[in-house]
Amino acid sequence: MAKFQTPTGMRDLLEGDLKYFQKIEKVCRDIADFYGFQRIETPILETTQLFEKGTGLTTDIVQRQMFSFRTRGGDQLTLKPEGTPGIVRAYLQQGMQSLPKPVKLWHFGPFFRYERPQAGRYRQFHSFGFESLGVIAPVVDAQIIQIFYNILKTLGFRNLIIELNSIGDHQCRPYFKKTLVSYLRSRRASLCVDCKRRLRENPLRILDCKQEKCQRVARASPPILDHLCKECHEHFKNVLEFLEELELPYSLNPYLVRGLDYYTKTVFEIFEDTKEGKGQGTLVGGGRYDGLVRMLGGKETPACGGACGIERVVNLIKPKSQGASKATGTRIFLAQIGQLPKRKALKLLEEFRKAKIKVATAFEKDSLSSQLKLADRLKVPYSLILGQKEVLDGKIIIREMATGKQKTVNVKKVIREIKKKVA
RNA sequence: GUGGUCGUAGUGUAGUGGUUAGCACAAGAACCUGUGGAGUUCUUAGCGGGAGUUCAAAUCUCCUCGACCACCCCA
Repeated sequence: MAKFQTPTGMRDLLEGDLKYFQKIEKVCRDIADFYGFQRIETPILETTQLFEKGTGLTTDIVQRQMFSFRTRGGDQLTLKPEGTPGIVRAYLQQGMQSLPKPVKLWHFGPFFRYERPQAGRYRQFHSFGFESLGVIAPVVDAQIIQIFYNILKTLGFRNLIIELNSIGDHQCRPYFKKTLVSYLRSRRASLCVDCKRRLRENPLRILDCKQEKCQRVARASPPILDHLCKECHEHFKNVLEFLEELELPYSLNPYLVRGLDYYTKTVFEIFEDTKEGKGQGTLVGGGRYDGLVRMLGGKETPACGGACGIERVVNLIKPKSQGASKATGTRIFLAQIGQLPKRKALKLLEEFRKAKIKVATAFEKDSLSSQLKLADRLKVPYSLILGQKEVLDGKIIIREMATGKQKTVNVKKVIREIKKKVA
């Protein structure tokens, strides 16, 4: 056991995982580019207050999941637990209000939440997300959903389910809340301990409690969709029409409320439909947050966005792509025998670099057999052998590893020769 | 924050109170600075940490750290 280990819930990412990260990033970049989204990277740290105001004091994230600390200078900072508040802060700080609307931004990076780790849940995790600020039109909601759907499809997901709901806005939600609370109060005895607490702090969340008895209560509760104001109702109806036009497989979930305070109107989640249900949890979560920009000190600015958990995506696509990614290794091994050939080989390697041909070497080894052993392990189809005799003659040996056939060629022509073979 | 399972070389594992803690793979070296896949020989490297019980602890007890899983929450 190593003396020092990664902190709880954090891990080293090695090539084996990183290659999936890079693949996902590339898919995001291409799709972002197509739909006209600009990349943004906000700092890993923000002032704690930003999340208290933005994410919301009543949320689990702010109440018990933030990595917060005080700097030497006395500032209260927090490792970002989610992306939206930082992006809205940047939107305001960088004067993006004066850009043509909508302002479309995307991100890809690390986030931190202090939680007990488990499958698909880490204390440092990564997400990519898309945000569209400045436009109230329902088509924006539909396009955001479509973008996530397209990315996941491109990455090979087949059984995606989009769940969505509308949780109203500042006009209708307070009324609905009242109705809901008075109903829930009447059924208080049948709720779990947590929900009794939620009744005071965040009654909407009782709707998606996983406890059997609470679900029974929730299923009989007044449906939120019946209590939307005209504007919210119309908005939601339009979103659904767009989704249908786009042929996106959505289903309504009247109990989907999500845990962040800033959401209004449309909320959605995307997950893969597995036999066991939602598997490692939500892949994508998001929604409209028309009040957030104002809450953080800007003008009334409608916005909509979402984020996707990269680790969860990687965990799911990894088994799917087993064996699919092999032929990326080096194709050529350059072996040398003796001091003079070693010097010449070192120089020849540079020629290959300029010709953009990957070549493996083992200059630290002297014996030819150990070099060829390595070449064999690397599964290169060809090895080049440069010895004393060849250097003096200005030649080099090309050995075909599978057959053991060799031919000696002029060293000046070897690059061209190899290019032909491995092209 | 709550509960469950589990920590033995780099990896995977054997080991039920007394073993020089074993095996496989991996890694390194030699046979072998002029030809690989194999073989042989050798080497490196381990009981997560700390207390306790005992003549004796990888093994029993407690604490702690970590991992995994579930709840919770969410990406």
